[in-house]
Amino acid sequence: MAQVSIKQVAEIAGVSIATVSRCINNPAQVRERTRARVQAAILETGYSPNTIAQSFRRGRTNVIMVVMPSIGDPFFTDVMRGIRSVVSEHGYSIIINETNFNTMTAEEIGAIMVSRQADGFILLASIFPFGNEVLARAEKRSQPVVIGCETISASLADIPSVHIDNVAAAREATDFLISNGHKKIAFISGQSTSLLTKDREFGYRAAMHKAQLSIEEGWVLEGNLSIEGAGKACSKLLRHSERPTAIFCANDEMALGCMHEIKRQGLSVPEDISVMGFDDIRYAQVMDPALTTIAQPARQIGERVAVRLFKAIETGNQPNNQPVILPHKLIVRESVATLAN
Amino acid sequence: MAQVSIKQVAEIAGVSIATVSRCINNPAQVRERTRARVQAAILETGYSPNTIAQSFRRGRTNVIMVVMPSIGDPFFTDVMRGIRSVVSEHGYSIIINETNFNTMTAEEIGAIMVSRQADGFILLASIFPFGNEVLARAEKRSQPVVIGCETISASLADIPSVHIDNVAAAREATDFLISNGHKKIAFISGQSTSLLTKDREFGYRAAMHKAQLSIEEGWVLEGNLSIEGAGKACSKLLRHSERPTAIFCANDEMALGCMHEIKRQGLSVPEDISVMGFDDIRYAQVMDPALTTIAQPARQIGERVAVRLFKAIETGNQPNNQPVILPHKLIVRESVATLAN
DNA sequence: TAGAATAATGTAATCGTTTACATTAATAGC
DNA sequence: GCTATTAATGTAAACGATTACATTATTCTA
Repeated sequence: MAQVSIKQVAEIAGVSIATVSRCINNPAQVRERTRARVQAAILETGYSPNTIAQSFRRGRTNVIMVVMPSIGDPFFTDVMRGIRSVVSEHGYSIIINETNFNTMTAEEIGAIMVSRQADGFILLASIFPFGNEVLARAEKRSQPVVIGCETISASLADIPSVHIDNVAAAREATDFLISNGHKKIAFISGQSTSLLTKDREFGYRAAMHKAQLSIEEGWVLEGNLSIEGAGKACSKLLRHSERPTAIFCANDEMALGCMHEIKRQGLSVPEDISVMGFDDIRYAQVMDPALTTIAQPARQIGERVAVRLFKAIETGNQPNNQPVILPHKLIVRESVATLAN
Repeated sequence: MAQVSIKQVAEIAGVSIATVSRCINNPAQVRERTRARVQAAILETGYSPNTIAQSFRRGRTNVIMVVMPSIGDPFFTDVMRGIRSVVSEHGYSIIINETNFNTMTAEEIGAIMVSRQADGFILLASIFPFGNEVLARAEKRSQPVVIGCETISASLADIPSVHIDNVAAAREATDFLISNGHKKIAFISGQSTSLLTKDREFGYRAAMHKAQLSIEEGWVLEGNLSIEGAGKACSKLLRHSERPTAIFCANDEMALGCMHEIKRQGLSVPEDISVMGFDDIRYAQVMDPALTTIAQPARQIGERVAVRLFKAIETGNQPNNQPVILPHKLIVRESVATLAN
C-alpha cells in the first residue's frame, strides 16, 4: 500500500494539487463546495501531509531541539516542563538530544545543528570543548540558540542564556553551613568538563576563603553527578584524616548518594555529618532526613529560555544577549546540623 | 548568509552535483583527484548535507520515535538507555515524544506517526483509547511498531511487545507480603487508563483472593504514579477504619510518596506500616529504609524492544508477534516487616 | 595505436509540497 | 445582458538531494 500523496487526493476530488494544498493550509480561500469534495477525498484516502516534504519545501521544521545532559535527571525534567509549555503554545514540537552528561563533543552537536532538523536550539548541557565556531555556524544559518542553566565560558558570552547565579548560590549554601558552625566543609563537584559545577565550586571556595577556612587537600572531589559517583567520593571523605563535618554536593543526586554512603558506614546524617545539596529535585523532600538544598526555579528557567528562543526565531535574529538571571532559594530541611562551638 | 547547498559546492569544485553527492555517499566511486577537489570545496563552503532534503528524497529518516509517559521517570530512563544503545549501533537517531502519562490520545499519536517523521515507533506508554486503527495505518505505511513494558488489550495482541509478566510479578510481591504475616494489604494503582498498572492490580487481587484475604472497600486507590498522588492516597489509607499493615504501590515513585507520608504522620516504616514498590528505580536503594520492590530488567527491555524494531525495519514488515516476556525479580530490602501472628 | 572494455562524470527526472502568477468562474453595477 | 471587478482555481517552478541512464574519459588488449 503506497503512501497517499496530495496528487491522489487531487485526482479523486477532481481538482488541482494546489487546491488541495490550500484546503489544508488556508481553507477560507477555497469555495465551500470544492472544500467539501476535497475533504471527502482526504477522508476516503486517509491522506495526511508528509511533514518531511513540508519541512523541506517550507525550509522550516517547526521543531526545536533541546540538548540536555540526561533524560531521567529530575532537575532537567522540570526545566523541560517549562520549555514544553511554551513550545507547544507555539505549535512546535520538541526533539530531545541527550549528551549523557559528557560524551557529546562540540563536533557532534555541531553536526546535528547543521543538519537543520530544527529551527532553533536550547542547550541545557555544557558542550566541551565548546568552540565559538559551532554556534557561529548556527547563527549563520539563522538557527537561534539559547542556553539554559549552564554558564558558558567568557568567549561565548554573546549567546543568550537563562540561569541562576550559581556562584552566589553556592556561596550562600556554604555560608549557611559555616553559620551553623561548620569549619571542615568538603565539596563534591561534577565532571571537570561541567561548567556549571565549576561555578558552584568557585562559590564554595570563595565562601571558605572569605571565612578564612582552609580547604584541605582531598576535600574537593569529583563525583560524576550520579549517586554512585558521589558514594565513592563520599567514602574517600569519610576515610580522610581530617574528616569533614559537612559535605556540599554540586547537585541533589550526589547528595542522596552521600547520605546513603554515610548511613551505610554506620554514621548518621546530620548528627555525624551534614549534607547539603543543590537543585531541589522532588526526591530531596522525601529523603530521611529531608535534604537541605538550593532550589532553582527549574520550570521558570525552561519557560524563559523557550520564550527567548521564540523571540529569536520570530524576529529572525538573536535577541539581545544579556543573560537572564533568575533567583535561587536556600531550602532548609533536616540534613544540616548546627554544631556547638 | 544563505544556506550552502550541494549546487554551490559543485560549482566551486567544477563538477556536477551528482559527483558531489557521490563523494559523500560513496567516495570509492569517484576518482582520487576529483574527490580532493570536492573535499576542498566542502571545506571551503562549510557545506553539510540538508538532512531534511535527504530524508525527503530517500523516503527514510533514519530516526525512530519513542513515545514514553514521561522523561524524568527513572524507570523509563533506564529503558531508554537500552533502546539508545541499540539504536545508535544502527546509526539511527531517537526522537522522544512524551505523553505526560495520559494526556495524549490515540489521534494525537496517530497524527505523529502518520507524519512520517520516523521510520519506526517504540511505544512505552499506554495510549488511550487505543484503536487498532492507528496501528493499522502505521503498518500500511510500513512503519513498524513495537511496544515496551505495557501490555496492550487483547484486541491489539498482534503488535509485538517486550515486557515482564506484570500479573505474576504483582502476585509475587503480594505473596511476599502475605508470607510475612500481612493480611490487611492495600494497593495504590496508576491512573485508570494505565494498562500496566491494571495488570499489577489484577495480580494483587488474585494473590489476595488465593490467600482468602478480603480487600476492604477503600483499600485500592488511585495515585497518579507520582509522589504527591501517592501521598494523598496514603493519607486516606492511614485514616481508614481498617488500617492496612502493608501498602503495595504500582511503582516505586508512589512507594516513596507513601513512605514520606507515613513518616510525616509520625509513623514509621516498616514498624507501623510496610511498603512495597515496583520497578526498582535507583532511588529505591538510597531510601531509608531501603525499599523492597520488584525489579524489572529495564535496560534489557529497551534493548530487546529496539532489536525487534530494527528487525522489522530491515525486513520491511512486522516480525512474528509473540510477546517477549523477560524475567522480573523480587528485591527484598528493609521496607517490609515480618508480623508476628 | 585502434578499438574494446571499463571507469568516471554528467544530465535530468524525481520525491511531495507550497506558492507566484496565469487563467477561468462568479458576482456586481449599470 | 454586458463589462468591470473580484473570487476561485489551475499551471508550473522551486526546494536539495539521489540515482537511472547517457555520455565522456581512461585503461587495457592485441
